[in-house]
Amino acid sequence: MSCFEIISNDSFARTGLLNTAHGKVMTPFFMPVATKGAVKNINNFQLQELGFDCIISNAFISYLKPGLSVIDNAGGLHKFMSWDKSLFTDSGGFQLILDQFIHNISNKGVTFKNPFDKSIELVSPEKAVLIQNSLGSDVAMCLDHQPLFGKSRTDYLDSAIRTIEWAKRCKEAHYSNENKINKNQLLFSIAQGGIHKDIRQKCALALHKIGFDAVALGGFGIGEAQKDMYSIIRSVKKVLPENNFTYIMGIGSPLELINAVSNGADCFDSNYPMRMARHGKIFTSNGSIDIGKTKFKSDFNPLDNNCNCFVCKNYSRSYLHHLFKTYEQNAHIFLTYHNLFFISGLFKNIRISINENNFNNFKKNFVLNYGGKK
RNA sequence: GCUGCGAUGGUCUAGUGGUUUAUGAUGGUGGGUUGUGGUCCCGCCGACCCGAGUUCGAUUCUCGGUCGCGGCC
Repeated sequence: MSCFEIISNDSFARTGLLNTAHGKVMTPFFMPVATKGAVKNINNFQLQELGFDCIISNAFISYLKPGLSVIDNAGGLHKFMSWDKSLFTDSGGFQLILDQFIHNISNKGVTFKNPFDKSIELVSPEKAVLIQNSLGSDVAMCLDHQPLFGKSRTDYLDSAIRTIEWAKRCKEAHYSNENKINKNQLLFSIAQGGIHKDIRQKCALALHKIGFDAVALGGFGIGEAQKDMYSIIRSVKKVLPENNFTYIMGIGSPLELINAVSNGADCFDSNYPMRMARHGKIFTSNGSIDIGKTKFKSDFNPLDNNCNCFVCKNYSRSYLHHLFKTYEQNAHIFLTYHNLFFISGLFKNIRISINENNFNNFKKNFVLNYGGKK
């Protein structure tokens, strides 16, 4: 039985339901990233109030700290972090491209530098899955290999082939493990291939034939042109069944999100909205603003006149500018809340407009008002 | 009143008798940030207190002035 059912189509965009062991999630949706078991500057109960029914944590980081035994004793990652809705875990494959982590990579797997104690640690595809089995997330992601942006076609081909080989091993490890604490844990694979359509398509098809609960797309948001991402999404979807749950990893910004939805994407995760909030870049219905700018020093309007979040109802740009410039912790808390309220509201409206067959109109107006590049 | 020390972007500073690119931080401004993390990263803007003297040439040395800080009467 498929974990995903489509409810309504509107051109390439669609709504649906993702079924996990911790409930159904309406698609398209965005997952805030809780790398270390917490989304920065906001708590789980606020996330639920905002309408986020699914978040993603990082298996590799959880494995390093606090370690699997602590999480086992807590009864799994859901209980440990007090989140009883749907939960993804990322394998840690994305850290491959980060200097702080990468040590060596071979067909065996990846050797990482432990950033906490500088020790060297091998994570094989099997181990990446077993860690996630122990954490008990609802969706485990295969270990994949992502080259840095701008590598040669050969590098993308090699990494796609390696990703497929690793995915096979991930699947075998996953289905032969009798001790999963979440018996209905899903396993998604990740198609690589950069902006090379043929590599992406072959990689996605190969993964689909191996058989996963979904084939996701990775390796975006690292420097490629936005239009390339959309065309890759479209071409990968051509070779996969219509009901493949289309998870675009690592995205992103309001415009990227809505444009990806219009190309058939169902799910996203990214640090972008939270990180932007920490750096003062605030999403509004009229585009993003930088609350640190002097022009907001005596601006007593809310962040966004069209926003009903508690921050916009209670605080002015002037006050938030002041908190931000004086490094008050509350600045990050308020700004994070607003950005996530914005993203949550965006997806609610996206789902409504698709169900009403009005998505293109909604998108046109949104993009027109939002303006800007991201 | 006498005397000592000081005066460099908006603010705090480094440094120098001479390639007309005078540091750095902060600030202002523009851009960036996307499956770890940080109040983060990149570009640009912005100054040698005033006057006289010495010198080929002074932000730099000398004298005077102004202002600031300290000491003494």
